[in-house]
Amino acid sequence: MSDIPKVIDDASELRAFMAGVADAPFLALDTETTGLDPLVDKVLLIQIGTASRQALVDAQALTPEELTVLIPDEQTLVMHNASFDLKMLAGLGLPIAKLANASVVDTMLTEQVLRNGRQSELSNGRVGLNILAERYAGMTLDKSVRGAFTAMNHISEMGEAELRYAQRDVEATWKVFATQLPMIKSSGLLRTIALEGRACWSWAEMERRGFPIDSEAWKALVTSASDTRKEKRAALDEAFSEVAPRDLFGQCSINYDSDQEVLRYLGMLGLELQSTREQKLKDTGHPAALALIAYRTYQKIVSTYGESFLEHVHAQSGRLHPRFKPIGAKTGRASSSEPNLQNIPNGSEFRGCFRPSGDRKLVTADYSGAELRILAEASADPVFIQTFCEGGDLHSIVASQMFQTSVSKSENPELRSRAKAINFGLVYGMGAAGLAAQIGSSVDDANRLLDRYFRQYPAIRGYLDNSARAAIRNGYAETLAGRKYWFIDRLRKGDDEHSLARMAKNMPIQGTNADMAKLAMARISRAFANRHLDAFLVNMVHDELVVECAGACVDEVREIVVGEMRSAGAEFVTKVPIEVEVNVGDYWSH
DNA sequence: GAGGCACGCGCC
DNA sequence: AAACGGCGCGTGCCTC
Repeated sequence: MSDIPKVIDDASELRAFMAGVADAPFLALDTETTGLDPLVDKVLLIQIGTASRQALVDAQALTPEELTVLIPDEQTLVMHNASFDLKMLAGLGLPIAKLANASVVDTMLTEQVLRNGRQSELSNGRVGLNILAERYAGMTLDKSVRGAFTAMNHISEMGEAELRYAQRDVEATWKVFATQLPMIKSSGLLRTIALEGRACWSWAEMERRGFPIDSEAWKALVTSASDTRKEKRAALDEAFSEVAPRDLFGQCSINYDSDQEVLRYLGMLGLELQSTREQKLKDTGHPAALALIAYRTYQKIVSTYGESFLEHVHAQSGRLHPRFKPIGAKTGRASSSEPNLQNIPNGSEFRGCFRPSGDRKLVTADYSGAELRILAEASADPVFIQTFCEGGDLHSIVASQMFQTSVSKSENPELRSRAKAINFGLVYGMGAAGLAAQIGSSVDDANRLLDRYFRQYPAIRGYLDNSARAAIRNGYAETLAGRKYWFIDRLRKGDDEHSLARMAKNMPIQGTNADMAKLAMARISRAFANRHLDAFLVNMVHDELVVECAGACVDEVREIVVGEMRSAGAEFVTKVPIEVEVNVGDYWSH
């Protein structure tokens, strides 16, 4: 395309263009914005089209209603990093119901799914549009042009270079997907890629809407932790007093945050350790080691969850707008950053600081025992299946069968906790040494326990061993939805085979959990939009979804969330019921 | 002073 | 030495 397409600034012209491309199997869409923040930055240009025909649309010249024609009812929209464009379009005012129901495919996520784990031979795992355009379409995209947009207020400031850049972006996106399409079909990854596309709107909404936080309450917790840290540090100084160096004022000058230093001074106290991790410190039982553990608890709070955490509060919304990576982990799990909302301390007051204003509510729902239900499904173990179908307590049942005595949460709880440690550990591919550390037994005893466990549940052993063998044989592990994680590169690189076997056992379970949670998110967001509810997702923590809604619709919201989470789980797990625990409150809690 | 790595630890 | 899967972040510490 050598000619510069003219910019469309008229609704009828846009409708005419869309009619002209109505028979294309899919349309690529891209936006040029003044920045990355949908609450602050503006959409300058929206590009849409195919490999041969592209339109550049002045986003400011048309009303949101006029722009809705960009989202076709029948055609799939292909975007690179779709959640970004979707949140910017939502910020521009395009109707939520329209955006939520768009058929979306994301070329970036598609690339991640297609290559998951075998990236190293090409581009080192990078999935930028410029990389894919080069690889799949032989196109060179000059990303340096993009910087120019940040300084602009209006499309009229765009010169020929910028317009050409914008045009080539959408053309490249279309061509990239055209190349990916046959790979999707032949790889058996259609279901996974469709799932990722469906969830894009949910990620967009979570990032744009943000998670409500009571900053003052948070600060109070940090201040309190900071005071306690000071006390714990004084106790530490006391415990190290015989060996501590002193500064000019007689103050102890050990840096307790330096593992090197701590190990050195512990050695002077007669404790020769190789590591300062909590379990090792605890094992010594030494007062100095225990004092260090106490200090670390508060140091962690003040550093990771301290004042710097609140720097992420948005000046305009007063809320946290994290970045979600839909495929943050090779298993298929998502991740969150800036800030990470998936590692907020639980069982403390911190979660209580996340509260919406007014009479709005948070609906918190989590899959209960999802990974063990997935293990039951995948292994088809009869005892696991029967227990979950009858609503029994799996850990107690397993313990009573292993130890030939009656076990419940109140009867022989120590046997139940041993069974629980094994049940959960197996999901991680745990061995005897790990179990021994977990339950505080000898490795021999742990071995005997595992033997007994596997004799009782041969289907579990068979399934896990087969997962590991299949991964070595096929070069990949896969979830119940067919999401794959290739081990080729790691095998070639000479990674430890036992480590690979553990990953191969864990990935199908952890990944299936991620698959069902993502499907639930996608369905929940659409249900809210279609019923025009004042409700939206605000966080997801792997097997837990958090929704904010108006108090008036909280009952309907709860029903949708629970219903969609259950039915999404049932798409993958059919032999046992998938159960959801839900809590409604003024703040985030289980 | 920036960048990268290891460690330790918060979550599931 | 550890021996349990997946993340992101703060800190120390090293290199450039």
